[in-house]
Amino acid sequence: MANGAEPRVRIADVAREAGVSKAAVSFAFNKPDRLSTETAARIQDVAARMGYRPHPVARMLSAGQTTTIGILTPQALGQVFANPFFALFSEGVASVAEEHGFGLLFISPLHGSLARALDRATVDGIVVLGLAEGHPEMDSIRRSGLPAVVVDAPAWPGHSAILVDDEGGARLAAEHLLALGHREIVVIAVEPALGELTDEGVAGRRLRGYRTALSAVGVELTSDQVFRVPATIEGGEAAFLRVWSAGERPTGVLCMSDAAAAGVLGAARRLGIRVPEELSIVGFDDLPLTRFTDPPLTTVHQPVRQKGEEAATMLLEALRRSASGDQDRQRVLGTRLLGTRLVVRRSTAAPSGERRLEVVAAR
Amino acid sequence: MANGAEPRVRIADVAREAGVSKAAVSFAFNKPDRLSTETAARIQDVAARMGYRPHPVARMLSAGQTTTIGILTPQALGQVFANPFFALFSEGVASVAEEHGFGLLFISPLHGSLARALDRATVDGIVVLGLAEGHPEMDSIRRSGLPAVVVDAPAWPGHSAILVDDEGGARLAAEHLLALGHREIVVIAVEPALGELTDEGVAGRRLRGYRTALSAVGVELTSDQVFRVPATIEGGEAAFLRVWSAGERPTGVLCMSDAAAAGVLGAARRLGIRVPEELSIVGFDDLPLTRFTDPPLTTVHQPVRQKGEEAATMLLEALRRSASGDQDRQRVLGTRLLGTRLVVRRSTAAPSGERRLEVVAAR
DNA sequence: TACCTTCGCTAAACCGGTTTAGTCGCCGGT
DNA sequence: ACCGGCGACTAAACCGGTTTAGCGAAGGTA
Repeated sequence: MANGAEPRVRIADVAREAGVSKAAVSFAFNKPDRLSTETAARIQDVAARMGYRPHPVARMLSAGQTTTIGILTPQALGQVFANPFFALFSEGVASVAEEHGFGLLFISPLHGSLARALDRATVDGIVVLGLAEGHPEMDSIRRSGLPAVVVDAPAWPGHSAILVDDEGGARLAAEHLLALGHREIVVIAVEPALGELTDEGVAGRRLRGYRTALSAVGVELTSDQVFRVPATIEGGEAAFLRVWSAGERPTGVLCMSDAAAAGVLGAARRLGIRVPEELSIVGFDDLPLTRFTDPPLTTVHQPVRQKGEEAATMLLEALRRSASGDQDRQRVLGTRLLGTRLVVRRSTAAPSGERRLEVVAAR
Repeated sequence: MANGAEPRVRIADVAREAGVSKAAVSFAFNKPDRLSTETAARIQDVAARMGYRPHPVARMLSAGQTTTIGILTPQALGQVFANPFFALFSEGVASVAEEHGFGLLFISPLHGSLARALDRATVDGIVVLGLAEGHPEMDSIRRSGLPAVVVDAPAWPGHSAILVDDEGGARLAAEHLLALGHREIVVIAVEPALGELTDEGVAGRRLRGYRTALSAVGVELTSDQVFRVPATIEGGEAAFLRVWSAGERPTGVLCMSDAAAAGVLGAARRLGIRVPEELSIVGFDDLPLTRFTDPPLTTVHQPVRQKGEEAATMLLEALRRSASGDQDRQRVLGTRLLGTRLVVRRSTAAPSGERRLEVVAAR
């Protein structure tokens, strides 16, 4: 821990010590050309000697901006960091923020309330991750009046958004399993922030994609074939153990996140189930880790890091525009839609002959 | 993007509208008992109707605290998030911060300068990750006067620290390979923030552990057997390809991070090298992903999340103490040392007979 | 009736900077 | 000798809240 005692050196202290006004000290730091060279140098000397650092909060207040953007998540950070997807997304946001000299603040519900967290958040704008229209906390965000870019949710009125083709990607995943001959399929869904799976959230869109593909060949997904867990390795592991102990004996698993898929892989191993011979697993996201799992995961690729980068870029662009007094309603709003594609690796295969027979016999 | 136009509602606006003083409005929010019930209610109504939210920066300024802690990293966030270690560590810090109602700000070099980033950082204290004494930016931190807890580096004078037994863990890793019969070994080192590998940083301590174990059986590590790369999957992959093309034909690889180890695994696969039959790989950290690699990684366990939790706890405790005016030098400083242990999975085995002969013949 | 409290509220100081609008002295020009 | 202009610096307002000191009216007490 640091010096508990000696109070902070303020600009007035420096001014007094150097025998000048507060304004002069401020100029010495920010606009040295408004002072004579000698005076500026002397003030800087004195300041350095006294260990003066302008108080960042005070500076923010008069500057009227924080030079910081926020990443807002509807879940607790303790959970959210457990999903490698989030790290990758943050990586994208962070790299752009950094490049433009912006800090990065993580905003998550404080004691369960996003509104409360937002009230404390000293940011110029926020990247909102996965909060669909209709989320009860959405209003807090709009009311905050902060510029925001919405990611993984349809654009809110007045805000820009970045979306990927979740439904299409999910459809590809399901069609892949179907083409291999799978008919007994369960879905490991990521936990939506709140509300029903039928909502406009990520999980809802992906589920729709799965369903579309499945019903096209007459396979209907009942609600006890859809398991909702946090998008983490542990979540996926627990989910598949639950699947198994519930008596389900699927030949294929559609996971809405790679982290969950990795967990399913682990659970299968613990249960002595061989992948892909006895069980096929498809993930979602195409995180770097998928190339190193045993076996490497078949998954749906989406440009996660790029999503973060584009979100940050759009947000900063908006800040720049609003700072330059460009108030006209001509704002470039809109939705940026990014594509998804299936990446086939080795976690999927045709169901074994035996299981295939079982399936046929059951019909 | 949001409302570009209408200016923010300030406390004075609410006061005027409600026909009271600014103080009354402030009380209505913070100390309603100092107002009559009706007045408080009326003010709150007016404020709600006008969409008033106290300006967080102004509040910080007069409160004299930010209710935010920072995580400081010597590398760019764009890099640092690529290491799953960091996500796990952040998870620990975040969960404790959240629980205590604190926000989390990431502080990384701005345009190459940590000092500059620190000057902008509105935090009450910081968790410093992996900055060893002697780092040129260390002074900026001390000069900032902010309470700090140092993680993965020896305690700085006046600050607390959290360390794990890196050297011991590394020794275990090396001894494991030696016991299996390996003698041709390369090291994939994590890039230290700056400075030499011989420093007091994480990489330095682990290298010392490797060396101690190796020289005990007469194996010396030359500098061209130590490869320094970022602690990421890509880093490890690139490193091992470099090893190979440099003509090195090790039977064992000691990696200072699991992420790098996963990368080596990938590189080996690309090169058609079987693990562990032809190549043994040991990681470091024991991240969740190690259980799902192909094959599962032998690695050195360290309590990463716990490190984050303890760092945050120590920091908050210090803040609490200094806030309560507990200025005496009796502060509980010190270093918390956490243990490491080897976790043997399936990425290590005795070198193949052929290679063993080669080694013997070469002597 | 005079005096003391208590209640409800306000004016003004304060947090620590930045910025605007001057002030002052000096120099050069005429 | 007078004026204009410029360079160097300062006083004061301002950012938007919180907090302290204190005021006036209502109510209670002697």
